[in-house]
Amino acid sequence: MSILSSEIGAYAGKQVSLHGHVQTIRSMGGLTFLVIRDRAGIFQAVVNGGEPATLVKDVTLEMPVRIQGTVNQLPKRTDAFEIAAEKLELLSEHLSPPPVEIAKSSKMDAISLPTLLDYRPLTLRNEKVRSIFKIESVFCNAFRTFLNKDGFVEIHTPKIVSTGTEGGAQLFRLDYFGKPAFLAQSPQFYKQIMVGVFERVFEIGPVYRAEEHDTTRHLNEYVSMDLEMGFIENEQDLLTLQTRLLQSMFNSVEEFCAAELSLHDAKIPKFESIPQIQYVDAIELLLRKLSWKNEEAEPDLDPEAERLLCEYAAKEWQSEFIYITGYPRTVRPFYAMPMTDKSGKLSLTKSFDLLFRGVEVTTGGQRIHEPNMLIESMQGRGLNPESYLDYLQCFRFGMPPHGGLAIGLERLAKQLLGLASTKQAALFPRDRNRLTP
RNA sequence: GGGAUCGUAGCUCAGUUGGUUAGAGCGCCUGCCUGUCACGCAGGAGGUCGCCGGUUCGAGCCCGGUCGGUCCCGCCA
Repeated sequence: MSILSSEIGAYAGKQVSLHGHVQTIRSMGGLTFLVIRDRAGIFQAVVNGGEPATLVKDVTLEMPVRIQGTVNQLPKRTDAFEIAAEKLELLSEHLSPPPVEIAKSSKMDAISLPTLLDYRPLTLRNEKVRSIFKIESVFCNAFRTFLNKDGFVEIHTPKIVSTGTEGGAQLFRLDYFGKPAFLAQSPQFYKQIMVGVFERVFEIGPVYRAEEHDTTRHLNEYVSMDLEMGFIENEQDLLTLQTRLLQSMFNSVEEFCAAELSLHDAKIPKFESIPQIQYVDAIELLLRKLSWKNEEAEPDLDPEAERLLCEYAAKEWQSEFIYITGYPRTVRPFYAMPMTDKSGKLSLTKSFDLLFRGVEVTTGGQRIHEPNMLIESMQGRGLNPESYLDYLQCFRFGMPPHGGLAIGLERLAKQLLGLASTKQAALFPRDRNRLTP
């Protein structure tokens, strides 16, 4: 009978079989204790004589083993159980010892980021490192479940594309059977096209940015949680939706990842609504009240500004989130729906960013759905509509008022768990200097 | 692309004013240990001090170059 570590208490006095990786070996002469990790947790096995005692000398840390024996209560404790090994099976040949200690999370926390990533196949096994990805899995599940219930259809758009989306971000070039091609920096055009098909769509997938940034916030490949919906009134519909969506995602993590959260001393943010501030008001607030150091003639929000705004939101509104709305057209892509400023000029956009604990985690907004306005917007930026004909098709045949947003999964996890770097929240991060493992 | 900073054992680090054989903790190996859970005790292995050159009687340490990393900014999620 093969069972999991979590079930061991129900089998006191019975013969069972368990398997897992050896995480700790404590040898006491004739008596050896093994702490073994399976997919449900850990359990202790005690080897006391017999054939297992001979075999246990060849056990190394992280070796996969199968153990058969009797479940016993630990001496002096009624709440804990161990398995007395009667049969020990080494499921691997002799192994070399691991280069870093992975059983203790305190040791793992001390390891430098390059080492942590160089030995990723090993370090991912540490419970604290692993927990990051359990939480991301629950985030994705909750994102899916919430949107599915709300009438969204999950889609998968191509990652090999012929043209870029926004012009700004750099693209990775590919050789596609002799033709130039690129890795998609965003599913933007395709998810908009699919609004004409399903009205509401979402996608969780990788996006690629060939920018040579090297910071704790950036990855050159990251997971984007995208959604796009039709027949909206304005961008406020998206803000409301995302607020509910995030509540649902955080509630799920709280429900299913209590142990993982406590490893990181992380607290789930609680909120009923998320405060909003207009971009121009944010700039004014920063310059007048928040002692923001900025010498630009036309200041733009930088990471320092984002931190200051979040500190302000926490103090004034008791919110760990803040929506920045009404970004100028100059800092938004051509497809962002224009909006009038205080002087009546169409200089702003119905777009927004969401800041969470000092870092931008979401960008979104209403899009232009009228073909002529879209073409004018392209031309206003020196883009040639001829090279966007496939995208423009859907507008020529009719698109509803629509909009969407994209959440950066790794950044969301980083901010929730208080990780030092976004790279820790990617299984095998790709950055300026790293293409392996 | 701009700036700052760091390279010493498998990992994390110390290394005095330039001085003889470069250290610590953890890990690893050997031995002892029958209730450990950061097990304990005794012993041991492990280093081209990133690399190249220079100054010096003498360089881990000073100087120049080079390679690699980390962080910040720009840009973005």
